[in-house]
Amino acid sequence: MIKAIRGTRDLLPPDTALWNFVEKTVGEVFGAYNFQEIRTPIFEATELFARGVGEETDIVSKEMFTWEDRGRAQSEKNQLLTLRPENTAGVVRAYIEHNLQQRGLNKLYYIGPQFRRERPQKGRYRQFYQIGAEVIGPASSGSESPMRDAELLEMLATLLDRLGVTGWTLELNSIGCAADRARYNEALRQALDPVKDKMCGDCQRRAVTNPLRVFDCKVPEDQPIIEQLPRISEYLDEPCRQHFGQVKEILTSAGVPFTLNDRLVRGLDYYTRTAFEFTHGALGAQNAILGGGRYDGLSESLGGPPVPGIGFAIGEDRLVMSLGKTAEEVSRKPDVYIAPLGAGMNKEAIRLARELRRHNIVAELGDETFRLKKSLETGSKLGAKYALIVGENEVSTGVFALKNLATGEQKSVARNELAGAIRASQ
RNA sequence: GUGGGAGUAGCUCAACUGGCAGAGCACCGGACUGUGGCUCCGGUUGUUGCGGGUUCGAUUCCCGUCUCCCACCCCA
Repeated sequence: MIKAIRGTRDLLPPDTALWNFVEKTVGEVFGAYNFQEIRTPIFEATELFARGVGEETDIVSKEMFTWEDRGRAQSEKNQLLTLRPENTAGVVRAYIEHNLQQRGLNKLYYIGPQFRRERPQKGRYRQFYQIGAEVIGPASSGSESPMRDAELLEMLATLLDRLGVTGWTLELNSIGCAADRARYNEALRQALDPVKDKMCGDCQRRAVTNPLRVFDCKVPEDQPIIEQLPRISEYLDEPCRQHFGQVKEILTSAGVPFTLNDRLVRGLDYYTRTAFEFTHGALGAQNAILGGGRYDGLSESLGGPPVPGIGFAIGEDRLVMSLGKTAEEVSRKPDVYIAPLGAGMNKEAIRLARELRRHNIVAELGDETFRLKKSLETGSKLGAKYALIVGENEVSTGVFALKNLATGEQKSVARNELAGAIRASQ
């Protein structure tokens, strides 16, 4: 048997109803903040991610699905292509390519699959889905304003509430601009140098390669040492400090609760200033529902104009897991099960189904070879509200038997009143 | 990439130290020709993840492999 390959999975009904519920709500909520959808290709030039996400990140250095194109044209020959591991680089590439800066401030969102070659576990798949949004534009359009950071975070809080996700936590930090991080990295290295020998193996490696990651360490023995390390908040320059201060102020006045976490660092190279994560307890070790932050230098590093931006990505698989609702609650059941009774009734039944469906009634259609008993049973199992009996008596008189499958009550309804009778109960 | 656990019917799970693969639920048919949910009877439940090995005999023991789950790394 051919099976879905490692780290990929089929989403089947009724679960797909949950995904549709999430995506529909996302469209409504983001739409209210004047975000518009963008769709970028599923694969891009490998170079885009190497330059955008960062050559040294785990994503680029060991998790990408990359292959060499076999095109014969000179322009395609030996071109390295990669299934997108995230979508921000693609959005910024499209922004640059189509000169979207001419449109002022862009507020874009996307929903789609991403690919990373990691070992699968709870909340982690090789093909996974992200819902993301980006606010990007020239500084004169207000893209750099702390208002954008706060608005984005407030929108996320609203979305989670609308979806019925309870018990989330917003963790907030500022990781400063590039110069701040360079000074901070240096300070961390110096602070770690005398103590790193007492730390775990991972930390000893991080202390040299990427000191910021030391803060991810979960080894209990290392925590007292980590507590003593200098904090990024002490290394922010004045503009960054003020920017972060305003983000916090606006957020507070908007009534969005948050927790400061100066150990929160983002893993992709392009992040600057505001960094955040929404976490949820029901997710196991992969407890981040979504993460994001500012990326004021990303466009330039991809050869584009200097356009500040901020964005986030939601792990849709994880979001669906943390949903309080069940698939049953968000599924639409048939309003009516149409039961043709006896030879020749199929033709009548499909005409009735067509009329009712045009009234936005969900109708399931039986078959004339079914006995009435089987039809009623089938309708019940499907969760239909009514059974509509289509027999010779009904067709000849134009008055149909409409049975409420929950109560057993049955009444006679004229053909032109059927839609009204069925919809009355919706 | 590393470590641990698990794979038996559509689902949840049994099967002593190696001895005829089972139960519940679900599904299909009948009792019951135009009125369901209850009851009774009957039926399929199946390459025991896959491939090898040991054995008279393997779901069971051994080796390999695949997948899933949990954790690490890292991220959403």
